[in-house]
Amino acid sequence: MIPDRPLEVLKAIVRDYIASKEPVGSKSLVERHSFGVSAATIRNDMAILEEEELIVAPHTSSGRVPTDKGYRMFVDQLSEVKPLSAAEKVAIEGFLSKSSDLDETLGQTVRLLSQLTNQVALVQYPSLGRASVRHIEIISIDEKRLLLMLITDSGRIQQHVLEIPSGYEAGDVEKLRNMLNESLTGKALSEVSVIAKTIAQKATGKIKPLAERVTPELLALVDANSQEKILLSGTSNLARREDDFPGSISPVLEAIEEQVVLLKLISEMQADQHGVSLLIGRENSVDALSSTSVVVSAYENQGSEIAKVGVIGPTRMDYSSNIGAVRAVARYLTKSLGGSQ
Amino acid sequence: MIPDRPLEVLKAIVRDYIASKEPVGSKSLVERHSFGVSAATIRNDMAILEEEELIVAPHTSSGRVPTDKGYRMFVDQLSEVKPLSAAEKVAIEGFLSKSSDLDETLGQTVRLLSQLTNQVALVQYPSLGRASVRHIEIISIDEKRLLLMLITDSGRIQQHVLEIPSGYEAGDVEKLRNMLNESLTGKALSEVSVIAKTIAQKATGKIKPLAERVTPELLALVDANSQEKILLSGTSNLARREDDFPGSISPVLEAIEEQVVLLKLISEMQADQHGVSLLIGRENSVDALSSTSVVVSAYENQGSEIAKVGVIGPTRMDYSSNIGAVRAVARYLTKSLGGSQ
DNA sequence: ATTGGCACTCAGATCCATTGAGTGCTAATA
DNA sequence: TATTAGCACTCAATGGATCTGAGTGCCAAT
Repeated sequence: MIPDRPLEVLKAIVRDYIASKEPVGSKSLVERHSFGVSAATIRNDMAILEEEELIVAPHTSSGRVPTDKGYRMFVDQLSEVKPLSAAEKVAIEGFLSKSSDLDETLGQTVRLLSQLTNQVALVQYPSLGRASVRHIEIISIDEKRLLLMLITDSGRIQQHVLEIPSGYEAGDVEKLRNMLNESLTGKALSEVSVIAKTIAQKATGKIKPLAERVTPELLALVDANSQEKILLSGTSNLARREDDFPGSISPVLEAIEEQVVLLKLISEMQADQHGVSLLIGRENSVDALSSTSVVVSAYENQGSEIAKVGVIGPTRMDYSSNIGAVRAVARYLTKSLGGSQ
Repeated sequence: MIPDRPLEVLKAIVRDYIASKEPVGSKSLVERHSFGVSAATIRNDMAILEEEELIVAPHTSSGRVPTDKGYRMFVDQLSEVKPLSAAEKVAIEGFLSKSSDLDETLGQTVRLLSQLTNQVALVQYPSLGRASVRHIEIISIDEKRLLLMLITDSGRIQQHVLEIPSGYEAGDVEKLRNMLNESLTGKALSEVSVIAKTIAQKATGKIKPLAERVTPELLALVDANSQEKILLSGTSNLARREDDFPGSISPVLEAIEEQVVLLKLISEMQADQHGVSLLIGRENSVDALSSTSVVVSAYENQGSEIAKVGVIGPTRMDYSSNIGAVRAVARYLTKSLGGSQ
């Protein structure tokens, strides 16, 4: 639909604009790239691009700036993303090779990604839709308090301290634990709710009130677990890009701190040909984020749980290298968490 | 040293400047406050204050602005801090009354405080200097992985997943757990290092290599535990105060994200007469934070562990209400964590 | 289809005059 | 001695007015 050279011109405009932050004009374009044609010709091409709303002129006679649609076309044309430098690869390997639990790994990942891209990085905790119970542990902390733990087969650990009436002994607690484990181990989280209730009913004697105290907390754990969560890092990177945002950055920061909104946003995103999915500018529905782009990729935990990891930054970002970094980190993360090998 | 009325003038200047963000002049002062003297007299007083470097004029003929020293005198003179509104008290009670574990409580606290003050709130995890081991738990997650947990008598829970060679059975693990608990329960964290080594030596047969694998990880847990940590909330509140910062806020945000620096800063602060301690502007040694003030108060966990909670914001902040909020939150936190009853 | 040429546009820089809040100083006053 | 009124002075901020130059759109020529 759009001829060849104009497309090249668009790419050049995007690249130059990303690099310089200045609207780019026909003259500087022919100077910096060898199109083999004159500025006037480029101007004709730019007229086409403007017609298609891929670029706009901030004011009547000034260089052009890519629109969201222009960026979109640019990234869709992107045949290959910038590969990571050797140093970056080393950094990733170094960071993620250590085996540790999910919390630590995700924490490290998000910090790594924000350093790699100089953007705000985010990682979503895996959803527990398909996870099942591996083990339930109850530990007496002291006379009046129990530590209740839920470990899923995906290695996720959730814990909660609850208070109980005193008067129970270690044996009682152990009995309850065994009951819970016998009925619940291996069961999907979604089944826990139903089963746990029958346990509370089956329990007898001294154990019954204890079971009635503990099972609701267990359900709360499951619930808290399926409640999605996001980890953020590198907020100051956004502030550094301050003047890529009209007015003030503060609404942008607020929107990003608003987990619910972010979660909704990224969970609706589907991977494209690069295994990466992105929303550019107003393509996302959050008003405060209308001048940001979101780049995410999916990663796997234990081959079953899927969640997203990515970055968010000004629309005027280096898509190529950010896509590369996000994709790489998602892959390493999957590997490190024992996704599909 | 400084006469009475000039002092009152200083207070008025600070208050007006905080409210208006405009340098305040002699005329507007007599208008807004009833000093019973003329503007000229106020000017004389202001000359004294300027002499003492409590206020400065941004440019030759303009109103005056408090210096760090001026703010300092102001807060030192502060006889009573603004009490919280009833609504705020309700909010605090509501947030903190729920019994839950340390992580949750601190997370809620820091969010609460940032909402209360509209500043960036921070809370330091309690240091484990005097804490001791309440319980050590080892749970088999699967054939090759153990979950190692350390619970301190202050209710703090630390966990780590580690990989082991396969071939161990539940009984082996349990044996090791009992060994560890027998020798370590009740011991101070600082002693763990020495004792754990002897355990690894005493272990025999099949258990020995297991013990040798686990004890270093246990030490790492103790270590990670004593490594201090800070929770932040409400970063966007800082961005909203954007133009209270010369140049850009981004270095400020960066400095705040730098946990180590922040930790050093707040751990050096000692409580003053209000039970609250504050650093104003350049009183703190971090360059990027030269136009911010830090307000912290200490709280207690289990009557023994002491850590800090507070806010950080522009020097031009409402000290009175921030001090009030920080103090109140610290008290409620202590109460909720079962500090000194 | 491409190009050189040219008139035109307009944001941004520069300069200048004006304004007004605020000052410091002095001389008068209580 | 402390206070005050009066006054000349300062200077950031404001608001034109003007200038400049990068960049455009269009047209006639190739």
